[in-house]
Amino acid sequence: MNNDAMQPIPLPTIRRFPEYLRFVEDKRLAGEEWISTTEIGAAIGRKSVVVRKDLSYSGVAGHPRRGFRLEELAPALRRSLGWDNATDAFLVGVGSLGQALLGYGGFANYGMRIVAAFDCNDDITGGSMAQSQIFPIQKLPQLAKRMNVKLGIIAVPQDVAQSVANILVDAGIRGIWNFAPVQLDVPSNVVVRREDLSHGLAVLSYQLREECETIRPE
Amino acid sequence: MNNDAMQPIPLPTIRRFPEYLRFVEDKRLAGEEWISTTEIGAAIGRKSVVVRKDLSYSGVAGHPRRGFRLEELAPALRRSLGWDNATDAFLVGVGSLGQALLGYGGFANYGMRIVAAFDCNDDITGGSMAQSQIFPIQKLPQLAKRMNVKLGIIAVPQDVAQSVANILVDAGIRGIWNFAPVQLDVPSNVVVRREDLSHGLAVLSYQLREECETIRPE
DNA sequence: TCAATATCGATAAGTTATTATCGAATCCTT
DNA sequence: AAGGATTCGATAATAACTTATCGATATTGA
Repeated sequence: MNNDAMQPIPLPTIRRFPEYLRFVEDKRLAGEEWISTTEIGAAIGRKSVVVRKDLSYSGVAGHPRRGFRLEELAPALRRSLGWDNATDAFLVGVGSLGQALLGYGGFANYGMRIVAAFDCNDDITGGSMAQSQIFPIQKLPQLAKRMNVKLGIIAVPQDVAQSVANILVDAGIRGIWNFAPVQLDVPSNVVVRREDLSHGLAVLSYQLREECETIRPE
Repeated sequence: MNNDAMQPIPLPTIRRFPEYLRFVEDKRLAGEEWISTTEIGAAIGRKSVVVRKDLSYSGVAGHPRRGFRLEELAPALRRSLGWDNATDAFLVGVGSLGQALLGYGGFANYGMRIVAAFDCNDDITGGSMAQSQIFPIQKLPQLAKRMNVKLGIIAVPQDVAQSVANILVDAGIRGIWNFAPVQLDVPSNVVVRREDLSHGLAVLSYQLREECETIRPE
């Protein structure tokens, strides 16, 4: 129906895609052939009409009385997300968070591969961790060019995050996944996605308090 | 203007509150007395009208030509978020992610304190990490009751996340911060907030690809 | 073969959130 | 002391997202 990415996909839809993908892959592994939006919705806790609308953006057509063909849907979701061929990424900052990211094996499913890590602490540079070598930050520019890496992950304390971002931008990085709680100042052609735990915790705290206050029996 | 939390605060607003709070605290530390929505907006990259609308939910009134009084705004934001008095929390799962969470010192600013950690690995239970003792998971119910803990953090692999959730719920936990990529099935009076890195990465990948495709200079 | 049913896909309605606009209030400058 | 500038706060307009509804279609089972 839609020809590739002509029309932009709403961001809420994009955010839900990984959930669909995860479920769809599970089903495929289980040997199923078809999946309905009813079933997907039930599994991930959303109304089927939301799922149906979302899936329409993937470009695959469903089948009355059957649903969607898994073999078709999974690759389409990956493609929509840009996860169809893995993107190489650099990680900057090998503190506790950086180590957790390095140790997390699941990024392959998300079309990303951390190919090198960087830090300014001499005690750990030169070594490696979870199959990734750790280089001094000074080496980043030349390696970025040589390896043609376009994605950078910032996992450093907030007071150095901006300077790291500058280094990344100068090195030709086009996308930054920022785990430091600061607003980065970058050129408009560089995409920044900030991951901030406080946002999630804020919603949780609020809802928790709201729940305690409103549910006051009698 | 508003009397406490009579009217519900929109979730997008709640998500932005931590950013305002961070900036406001910085300014306060710097010895400032007033802050305008214009300045806040410029700092965190949003239009001033958004900030103004959001702040109206906090209950504090601004001052023409001056802005908002920092001494008043910071506590109000904390109160709105439910961050005014710290909530004790249990962490379950002391793998690499759990360790990163334990090691992260910033939760105090978010009104949360991890008072104990739990794991099923005998090698690490009994020890401690970042000032938190690590207990076997079996001890959780009795400790939850004794310490009156109402918030649980799930940082275990996804295949055991649901069973951990069940334990938490049975132990009287009212809110769960879930870092496992699964939809948890819990009673409706328990609030679950799922933290899923794939959502953020999805948006980043999509925007990155979109950028590359649309910005095609001639 | 034909009716019943589950599903998709499109349209419409409703809700929520964002953005724009403007008057009122206060401070600052002259 | 008076005019200009800046900011708040309210209202209105726009846009985005969600939810509801319904006909079309293909499969199943009688």
